[in-house]
Amino acid sequence: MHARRPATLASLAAELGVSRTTVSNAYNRPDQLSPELRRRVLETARRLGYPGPDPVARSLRTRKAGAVGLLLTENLSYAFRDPAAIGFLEGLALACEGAGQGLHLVPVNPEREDVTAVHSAGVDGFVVYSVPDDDPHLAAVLSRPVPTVVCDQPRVEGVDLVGIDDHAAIAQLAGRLIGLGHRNIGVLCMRLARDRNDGFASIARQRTAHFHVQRARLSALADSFEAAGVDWARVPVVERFDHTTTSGESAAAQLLDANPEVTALICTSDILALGALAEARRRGLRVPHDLTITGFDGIAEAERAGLTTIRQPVLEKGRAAGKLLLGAADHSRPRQITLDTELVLGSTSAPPRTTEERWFGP
Amino acid sequence: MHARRPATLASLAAELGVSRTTVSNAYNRPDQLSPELRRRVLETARRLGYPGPDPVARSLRTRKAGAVGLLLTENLSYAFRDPAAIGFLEGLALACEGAGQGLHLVPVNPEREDVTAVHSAGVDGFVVYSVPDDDPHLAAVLSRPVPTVVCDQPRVEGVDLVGIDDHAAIAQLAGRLIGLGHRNIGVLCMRLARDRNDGFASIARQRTAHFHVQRARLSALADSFEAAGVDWARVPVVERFDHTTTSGESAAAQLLDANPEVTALICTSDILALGALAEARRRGLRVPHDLTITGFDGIAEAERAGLTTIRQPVLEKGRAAGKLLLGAADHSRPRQITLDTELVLGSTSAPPRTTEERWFGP
DNA sequence: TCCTCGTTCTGAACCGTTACGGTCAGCACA
DNA sequence: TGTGCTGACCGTAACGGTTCAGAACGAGGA
Repeated sequence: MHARRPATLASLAAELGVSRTTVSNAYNRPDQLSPELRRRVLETARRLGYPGPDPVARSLRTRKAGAVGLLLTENLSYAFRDPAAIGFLEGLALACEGAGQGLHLVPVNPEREDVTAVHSAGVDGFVVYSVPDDDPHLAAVLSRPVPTVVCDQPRVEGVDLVGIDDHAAIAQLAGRLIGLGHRNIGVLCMRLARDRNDGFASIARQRTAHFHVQRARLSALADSFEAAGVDWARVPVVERFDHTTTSGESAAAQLLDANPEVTALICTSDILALGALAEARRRGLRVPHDLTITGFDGIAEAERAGLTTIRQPVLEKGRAAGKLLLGAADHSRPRQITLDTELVLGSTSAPPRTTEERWFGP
Repeated sequence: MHARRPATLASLAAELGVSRTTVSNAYNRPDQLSPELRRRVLETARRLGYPGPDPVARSLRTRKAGAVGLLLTENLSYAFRDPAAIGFLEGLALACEGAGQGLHLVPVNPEREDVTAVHSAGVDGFVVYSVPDDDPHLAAVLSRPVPTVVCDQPRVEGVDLVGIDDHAAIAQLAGRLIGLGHRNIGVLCMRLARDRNDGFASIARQRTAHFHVQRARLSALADSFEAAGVDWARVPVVERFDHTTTSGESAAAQLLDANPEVTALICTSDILALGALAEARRRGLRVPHDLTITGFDGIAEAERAGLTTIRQPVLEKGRAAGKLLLGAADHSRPRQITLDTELVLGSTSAPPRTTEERWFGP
């Protein structure tokens, strides 16, 4: 059926004895030619197996690709593994399908510097989801002459941003724990930079973290607990490069081994917190009686586990990012959208046991 | 920084006083020009804010887009809502990132006939995930001169396919239920055609279903139960257009209202089965004592719920589809991959209560 | 000295389409 | 009979690259 060399608009025009413009119009502007001729064009197209104008050639000419690019920190497949990312993507997909735009997931490897995938994505704009501020892929995106919206991080001068108030959100959580009486805390956080550092994170590393979100959460915790009389320099912070429950387990184990006195484990994501819960269970620690554990994100699994956490509107973030990018609004000055978060009081937080209880039982 | 009119390869060449070929080579074939000149080219590019060759123009010339298109039955955002679809996508994403290919999600609306999104996707090939055999989008995909792989359904002459043996898989499950003694069964199934029919599905509708997978599962059930002496014409089959747990609940309610005598509810997906479980719970029916419920897919939620189901390797399906499309293998003759399934015996299946038990308690 | 060869760069064709500014016939109207 | 308008179609010039066959030139070998 298919000719050896696939039919083109030009070959169709030649076959019909009309100009290419006319064939093009048959597809794109039916009112520009007589119904009869249009019928003949489409009919001949079918006969020759011409599938309609080539999308790439059209994109070149019209300067529209009909798709939005998505860049994320992780391997492409990670997008389908992390519930928070999935929620974000669903929201973004909603915005895209509403505008008839495709969603082009850019295949990047966070441990490589190769940015060709960014350069070869035929898209009309980019959404960048939670990448480090020194990510070369981000730089590649920004160098392209298309609009860009960043979600969560980093904050870049002159670039639209959708996010939450990380500082305020986690300060609220910290306030709660302080109110309960916790002073011996430990923190489990996600990667702070592009280099892998699975272990304790020094204050210097915390302060210079290339992930703005993690930096903000840590500094908010530091502020809150310092204000409550805690010496932040003595608060153990364990970092994990991979964002999985397994990481949460090993991080919790590492922290509890080194600091058995902690009464509360604050995790900067629900995934890590779920891992910590598993580790606590393995150690025979009763949560929250022996140990308080908190998360961040508000994913469904966390809710099922009764985790005390901060719920953030992940789907709404995706939708907002999409709308910002695709909306008719003016791109002249950078816009910033901050969505609301909510403290979810689950069953994994309680006042700390007293020292006596720790030694002699409740 | 950006010039009013963005720099192009030609403007860069003019600025440097070299040919466009040379600039092109600076990016694509570094060995074709002196290191010194190449340095100057890249340096000037940076100065002029030239982001490198335009991906669309390059695609036009090289006839490669560097992306794989994905077409699915549902709204784009559905891909992130159904766990089975998510698993499939993760597998597909793994294959894509392995080959450095992007993943272009095509925005379609299953209730509309508009196929322009398919025609305007700049991709090197398509993966089609579980669509009806008369889907106009599928026709549009097949008309395009790019390789295509179908996952699950439909089977199209001459097109690569990745799937499972639906007939054998569900026959195994049916055999199990028959062995347990079930003869009064009911079936909850997903949509059988593109038109919405939320209610009982006649035999005619079952036989002419446009979704091969559902058709195969129903016919396998019919064969198995007919062989066990059950008159399939009397077996209630309830269909739902939307694939959600809510649909499962209402479908179960509708079926149990009309046929309170059924002892087993066979669902063609875990999602529907989870809904049925919820409905059974609401009615005070004990599962499996009062009612056996089975699913299909083997998603994580089902495992947690202890559902008796058929586990199919969703991630592997995605990966296989991607490999088939991207692999160097010859596309000369159609290939077919059938993956293994496994019967998972959960805690939602048991022998039926006797009639006496039904009336007088256990 | 002449020929060959490799390196470095160029010119022109081509990828398939759409935007833009026409042309031209036919018709109504004064 | 000339004028202006409209509907239907066309020609050309991009769009921004890549590719391929050579040209120009200096170096090395016989």
